[in-house]
Amino acid sequence: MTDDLPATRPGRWRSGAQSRQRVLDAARTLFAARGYSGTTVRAVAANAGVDPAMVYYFFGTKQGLFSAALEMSPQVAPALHAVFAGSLDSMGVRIIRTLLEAMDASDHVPLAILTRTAPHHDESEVLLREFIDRELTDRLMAMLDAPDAAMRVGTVNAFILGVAVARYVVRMEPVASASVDELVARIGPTLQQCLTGPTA
Amino acid sequence: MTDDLPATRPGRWRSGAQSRQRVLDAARTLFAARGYSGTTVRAVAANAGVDPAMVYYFFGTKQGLFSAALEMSPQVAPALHAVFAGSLDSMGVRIIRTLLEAMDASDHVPLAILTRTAPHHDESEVLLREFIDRELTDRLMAMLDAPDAAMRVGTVNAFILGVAVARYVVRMEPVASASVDELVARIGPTLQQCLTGPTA
DNA sequence: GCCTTTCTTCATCATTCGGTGGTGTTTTGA
DNA sequence: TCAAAACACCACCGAATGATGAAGAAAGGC
Repeated sequence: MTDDLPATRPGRWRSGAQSRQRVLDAARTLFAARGYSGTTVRAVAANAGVDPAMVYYFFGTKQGLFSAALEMSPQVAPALHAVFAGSLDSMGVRIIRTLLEAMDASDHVPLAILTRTAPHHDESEVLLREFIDRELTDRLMAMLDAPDAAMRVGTVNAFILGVAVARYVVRMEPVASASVDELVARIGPTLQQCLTGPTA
Repeated sequence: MTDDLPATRPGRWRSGAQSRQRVLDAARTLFAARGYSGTTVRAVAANAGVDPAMVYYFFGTKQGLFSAALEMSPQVAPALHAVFAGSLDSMGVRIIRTLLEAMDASDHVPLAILTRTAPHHDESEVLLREFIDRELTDRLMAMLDAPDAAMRVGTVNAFILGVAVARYVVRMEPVASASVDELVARIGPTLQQCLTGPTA
């Protein structure tokens, strides 16, 4: 699956960090597709073209692999930073556009992982919540100074969460196949209204 | 967990359909909490105070149990029916209010189940999509006759999906702890705008 | 009473899982 | 050149899983 790359050499051997990366990629794909307990270390190793023991060599335990796979893809943070660069009254469209473009570009795996079953009872959900809080909510609330800022941002969070789940996880039409531009045109103003509109 | 009910008699024996129901309840709880592969038949049986073999006796396989547990709770359908009873311009608040009240009242298990990992690759997501389509989307679209009805309804779907996930699955504040009334006041008008507002 | 059906338990199988240890092979660098 | 580190494979363990089959105990019909 993540195979067929030359692996630096036809035959064997090489790198190390390369195998590690292959394992990580396979893990992200499988965790996203099958959840935590539905994903076996053996399957990850097989999809990475690697011995199962290597997974433990690199990540210690299955939980360690999961944590490593959960690390947000590097391009997310800078993209998010751009969201807050502009003015407040175009924040709505910028939020939804950044979200969609970032997730369309990447394999939008992190969210898919995060919305699925995690190790203990729902650690991933905690992680998701913390991520959204840390990266989005706090900064958004800082820009609003309305007394109901928390509720406004909460509504926005719920909305973009729904869009993300609808488009990437549940694949609910027509949101799943709509173009980024159309979704931005649709949802951006609504988000904006949630943020800065009159008390709904 | 689902124990301590007299089970018809202090000691043992009796019923049949009763055991079946206990198994179903335990299954719903566990599938919701731990996902499909994270839930073992043994754990379901234990929580139901029943021998593991009973589960197979009643439902054949783990997959059969899952399917049975997925049957929508009976109160959802009539509640949804009420949504479409009123006028179009108060549809937004009715949708969100019905959703919240229904899920607050029940154990809001179905959604939790449906957003989690399912047997094969993502059967539950298909089920969720089909359910929303069948129960909500089609009827909503029938009431709108705008050319962009599909997109409007899609946006509404994404929004309520996000609210449900935020409140019941991810438990993201402040949506998770807000009162129904506040959420309705917040989100209802926004939904309404998605439905019948000017072309956003 | 008895015999059938329904419900329940127990013992068990084959498989698979997460995880470990040992050993071999390649690479590094002194 | 050579030893230590890093990487890779294999065999294997104990535990848990999904599932089966046989047999026992209550309920119901006759």
